[in-house]
Parts: sequence; structure tokens; C-alpha cells
Amino acid sequence: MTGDHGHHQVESGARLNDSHKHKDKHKDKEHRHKDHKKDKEREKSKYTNSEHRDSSEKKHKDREKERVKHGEDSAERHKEKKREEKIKSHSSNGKHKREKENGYVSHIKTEEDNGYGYSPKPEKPMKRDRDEDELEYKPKKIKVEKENKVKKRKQEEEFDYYDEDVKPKKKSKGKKDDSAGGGKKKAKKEPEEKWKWWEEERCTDGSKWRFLEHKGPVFAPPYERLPENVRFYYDGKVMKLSEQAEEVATFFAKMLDHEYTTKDIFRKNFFKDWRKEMTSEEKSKISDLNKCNFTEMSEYFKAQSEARKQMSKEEKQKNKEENERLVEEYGFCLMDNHKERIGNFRIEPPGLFRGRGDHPKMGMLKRRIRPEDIIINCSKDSKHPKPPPGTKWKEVRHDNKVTWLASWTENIQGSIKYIMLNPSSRIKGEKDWQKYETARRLKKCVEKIRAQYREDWKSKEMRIRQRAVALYFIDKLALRAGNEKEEGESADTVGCCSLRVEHINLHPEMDGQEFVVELDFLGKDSIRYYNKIPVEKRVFKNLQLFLENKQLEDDVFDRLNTSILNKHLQELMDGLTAKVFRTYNASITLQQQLDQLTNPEDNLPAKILSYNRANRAVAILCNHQRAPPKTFEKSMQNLQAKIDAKKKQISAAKKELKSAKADAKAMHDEKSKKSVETRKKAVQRLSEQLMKLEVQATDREENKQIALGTSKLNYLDPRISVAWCKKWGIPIEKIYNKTQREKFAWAIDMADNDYQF
DNA sequence: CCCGGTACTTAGAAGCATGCCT
DNA sequence: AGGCATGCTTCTAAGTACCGGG
Repeated sequence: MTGDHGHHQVESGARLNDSHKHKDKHKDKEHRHKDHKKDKEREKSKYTNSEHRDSSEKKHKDREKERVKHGEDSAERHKEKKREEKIKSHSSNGKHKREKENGYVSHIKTEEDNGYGYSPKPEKPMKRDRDEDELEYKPKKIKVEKENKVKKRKQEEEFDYYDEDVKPKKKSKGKKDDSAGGGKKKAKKEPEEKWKWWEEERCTDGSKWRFLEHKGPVFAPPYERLPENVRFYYDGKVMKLSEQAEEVATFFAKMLDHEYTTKDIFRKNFFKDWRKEMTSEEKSKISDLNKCNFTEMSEYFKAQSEARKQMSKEEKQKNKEENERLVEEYGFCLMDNHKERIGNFRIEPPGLFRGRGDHPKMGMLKRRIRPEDIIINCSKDSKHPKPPPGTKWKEVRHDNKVTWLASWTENIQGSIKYIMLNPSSRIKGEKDWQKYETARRLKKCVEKIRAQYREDWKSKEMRIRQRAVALYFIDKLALRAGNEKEEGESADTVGCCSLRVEHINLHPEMDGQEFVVELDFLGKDSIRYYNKIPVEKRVFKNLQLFLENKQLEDDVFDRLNTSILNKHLQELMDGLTAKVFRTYNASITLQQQLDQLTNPEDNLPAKILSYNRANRAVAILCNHQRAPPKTFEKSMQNLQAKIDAKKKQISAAKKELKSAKADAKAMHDEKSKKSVETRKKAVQRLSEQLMKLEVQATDREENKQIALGTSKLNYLDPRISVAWCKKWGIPIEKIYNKTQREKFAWAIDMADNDYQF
């Protein structure tokens, strides 16, 4: 995005000439005008473009509308300015938190470009998983699990389920969680075997449950005032704050070490909201955040957390037990006869909003949620949760078409937050399973769909070409769909359908490759996506066409949005949406990479390295990044030191071996022969240890800024991993930790070693 | 269609516990 | 025994998708 000065200047010019309100309109008009010219030109060529013009007119009208709605021209101008700045500085000054220039991205993504990126292997006749067809998308039949039985049992258990049913609380977590060996003793550990919901019929009438009972959410503890000796200073003088103002001040004080608090927007938003909490006296006194001194508070909290760490074992144990009691009481619900773990039964405490990236609302006060804000969802015939004494719920409803137990509306974005079940629950697991089944159905028709969109690149209709090129990106690059977002409500991020001209650069030739598309934009969570992709000529030409006569801030796909795209996809395959491509491509990549990278001769650590590499290929495809751990360099050095030490040991051991051999040769006696053998073994053992360390170092280095967790948890069909483990005799614990094994229990139980995605 | 509203998945970072090393 | 690196858990923001009503 560097060096498009032409556009930039035009834009500035427009602003200068048109200093007030109508600036944008003006620009849009001009733009449309250009479009029109362009249309004429194009008519000469084989495209039909009237549609294009209409639609771009429409989109622009919408922008106008929005501007009118927002009223504030100044706000708009501010935004324009922001964009300009961004354009200027894009890629050149630390705008992006994390630049990722590791050759990885382009390497993996561009290798062997047959137009798809993933040379699909010739599929051998797929062995069908036994469940494959059981889980068709939206089956129409209504099946209900043994209903009467359910009802009966429910009545019986209604009031004592907390002590019975599945899941003991004991979970004495027998030291280091069974990590190594597969089979360990099961003393009285597993008396009630786990419920295998995946062996039961699914209810398909659209209801999510038949019975639901829970105790409601846990509220944030009330605010406790600071001790007298912890003071706040304004303009150098001690000032006693009212309880409300003090609470909000502590939120800020707790974040003082964070760079957030140095940001202008953060400070501005915070101060504005803080003032709302002040008494009128305070308000009149405290007018400048820069004169506020929170250091005593900050020190106090630091000391507190230090003290918490220093607590004695017994105290810690007490806290832990206290917490477990809370989990036991509020952390579970009863859903259709089964005790299920709740994911987040604690209400989010008040605090300062921390958005990600350049968030316009960072620093705003997230208000405290009270029972009066909470909507409870449960069965009519269940024991309803009680609100805390002296309070009321906002509402109690009985909607079994949804899965949540409680909800409230958050005050920053006005969005709804939910309390829902844990990933190990039936309701989440079924959905997850279904997601992978949909992706597997895509596998069966993906070639057809690819052929189709390639054909569509030639369409005479602009909207179809745009749709086809966008779909190509989504398929080949695993981009997200890119819903529209409301401007100014959140950080400026995009996905495929919302890509703007400023995010894309076309290079007819680059680094010896033809038709290179350079993508550079901030995606979800403001994570930068940067990639140079050689594409087919036709795609390239289409992109040139889409960009023609547009401004930097215009949409690349001005005739497309996610709903149009998904409607189209729905016609190609039942249940197909843009995000299915991500799941599909992630899972198929894992499977292919595992096939390719696993060397049967390898030992366990090497096989696991191969797994991690396969996982990494997926994470790179999906652009799952992380901030390099703060301790990364150091930990790398430590590891290197270990390796060096090991090498020394080995050379020493080798020397000993040599001299032992010499002895043996000279002496010819049994004892010296034995000594040679022991020494040989020692060398061997050390070499193995060295290899293990080296493998570890490689793995860690390659993982520096790649996050494997997200793909593992959300994109990779767990059955692929389970099958791989079974095939190579790898303990599943090496791949999935306890939480993950709980989430993927269904897959671990059902996948055989020959499972094919 | 568009738009606001809703439900649910996906995401990285912060916070925390554990276990290893010295 | 204490300090700290590590991996796991928790937290909650930020996406996708879809619906229903004008």
C-alpha cells in the first residue's frame, strides 16, 4: 500500500476545494461519473456493465446515507484523515503490531500453484466413517430421544442432581495429569462412565433441549473501598474520592503499566466516562486527567497481587476449595437428564473496555451488571434460579430454541452476552461434529465448485465475476467472509468481501513471477494479513478491472457482500457458507500434511514434531498469529545452552568409548568388552537426548509467532488427529491436553486409525 | 433488499498453576 | 525451598450467519 500517491493527492485536492459538508457527496459524484466513463469504455469490450454502475451507485448512496445518519461531518473527516494517515504509513512505521515477514506465508501458500493452492490428492475411495451419514445437515425427520424415560428421570432427579449424575468433583488431578502413558490405573476414578451423547439420536425439530435447570450466574464481587492510606492525588494534592468515582479510578490504576493508558483515545474515553461517575464536586475539581496521580493505588494493587502469590499453602488451599464449591454449585446445569458443565457462569466484572487494535471505544467504562440486567432462560418446569436477595431478574423465559442459560446487554457496543455451556457439553459437541460433517460434504463437491467459479471469472456480469474472484480468495487463501461493520464502532478491520482498494496491490511481475497479488490488511482482532500470491492471469485481469477508477477507500468487490455470497453458496451445497471453506481447507491440509510429513521410521518426538508442523501449516494458512512470547529469546538461549552441554557430554562419552575399545582390543577379556557395550549405550542415549532437544528447539523456533491453538480447537477435524495417533501409536495425550480431550471426546471415541476426513 | 437484532463460533492475551531447575 | 519458564485455563472481544419485518 505504499506509493499510491496519485489517488491520495486527488483526494486531498477534493477536500481542499470543498471544505465543508458536501465534500463526500462531491467525491462520490465524481466517482460515479468516472464509473460511468469506465462503463462506456467497457462496453466496447465484451463486458456488460450497466449492472456495475447501478450497484456502485447504490453502494455509494449507502455511504452517503450513512454519513447523513452519522450527521457529524467532522467525524467523517476525522476518519478520512485517519485513513489517509494509514495509507501513508502503511507498512512503513510500526502501524501493525506484528509484522510477519517470515517467508513462511508465501512459501506454504504459493507452493505448487495449480490455481487452488492445495493440490488435492487423488482421492482413494473414501472409507466411510460410520457416522458420516447419520449427521446430515438439517435432516427433516423429527427424532426424539426416548422421551418418556427422559421425563420420568427428570422428575426424579430434579432436586438432587448436584450430588449425583456424571462428574465427580474430586478430580484429584493425580499429579501431572496422566501425560505420558496411555493406560493408567483407574482406581475409583471413573465409576460413572461418561455419557456418550454421540451414540444417541439427535433431536432435529429445532429445539435445543427439553429440560434445563440451573442456578443462574455468579455476580462480580461488590466493590470494596481502598484503605485510608491508599490515596489519590489531584494536581499534587490528596483528594478523597466518592465510592463510585474511586471504583472507576481503580480500574485505571490497575492498568497503569499497560501501554493502553498512554493512548489518547483510551484516556479520552476513560476520562469522559469517569466524570460521569463523579459527584458534581468531583466533576468540577477534576478536569484534567494529566493531573491525576494514581500511583498509590497502582502500588497497592501490585502489593496485593504479590501478597496473593506469597500466601501460605493452607490459605491457597482454602481459596481453591472455596472456588471449587462455587463451581460445584453454579458451574453446572441439568440439561435433558445430564449434568453439564457451564462455560462461563461468572458475569463479567466491571472495568475499562479494552478493544483490540485501533478501537475507537477503548477506555470506556464497562458497567457493572446487576440481576436486573439479566435474562434467565430455563425450563418452565425446572426450579428457577433465585436472584440475589432483594433483587429481581430482568426476565425469566423458557425458550428451548436457544442454548443459552442467561444473557445481558453490554453497554459498550450494545451487544448481547450469553452464558452458555462448556465445549465438552452435548449441545456444543453436536454442533462441532456437524460443522466437520458439513466440511466433509464440501470435500465431495469442492472440485465442482472450483470449476464453477473459474468459469464465472469469464462471466459477462460484473457481480458474478466479483463473486467468483472473492470465492477464489476464500478458498485459496482461507480468508474470512468479511461482513460489513458499522464505521466508528470498532477497529477498522476487513475480510474478503469488505476488502478495499487500499488493501491490495497488483504486480504484473514481481520476483520473477507473473501476476502477483499483494494483500495487506488488518483482519479479525486487528491481526495483519500480509501475503503475496501469484494468481492466474484471469484473476489478475479481473482484479485490475475491479480496481479501475476507484479510490483507495472503495470496496474492491463493490457488488458483493457476505449475504450475496452465502446465498450463492447455499445453492451450490446445502449448508455451505464462506466459513466452511476455512474449516475444509484447514482440515484437508492437516490430513495431507500428516500423510506427507510422517515418517514411519521416526521416533516419538520426531513424529510429534511432524504433527506440529502439519498443525503449523494450517495455522499459517489461517493466519493465526501470536505476539512472540516475551521470554522467547531467552528461552531459546536456554535451550541452546542445553544442546551445547549435551554435545559436550556426547563427545566426552565418545572419547570414553574409544578408549574402552582400545582397552578391549588389548585385553580381550569379558570385562572390557562389557565396558565397551555400556559406553556404546551411553553414547546412544545421549544422542537421543540431543535429538530430542534439537527437535524441541526447531519446533519452538518455527512457532515463534504462530499460534497453533486456534486451529487445533476450531478448524481441525479432531478425528484426523485421533486417527493419526492410533495409526502411529502416539498417545493422544501428546496431542490433546485434558480440556481438549474433553471437548473432543466424541472424536476420540469414534475415530478409527483409518479415518479419512 | 436492507437493517437491526440475535445467537453462536472463533480469537489472542491475560492470568494462573504447576512443575522443573538450581 | 524458591524462582521462574511453561502450558493450561479463563476471559471476553470480534467475528460469521441468519432471521424477520418494513
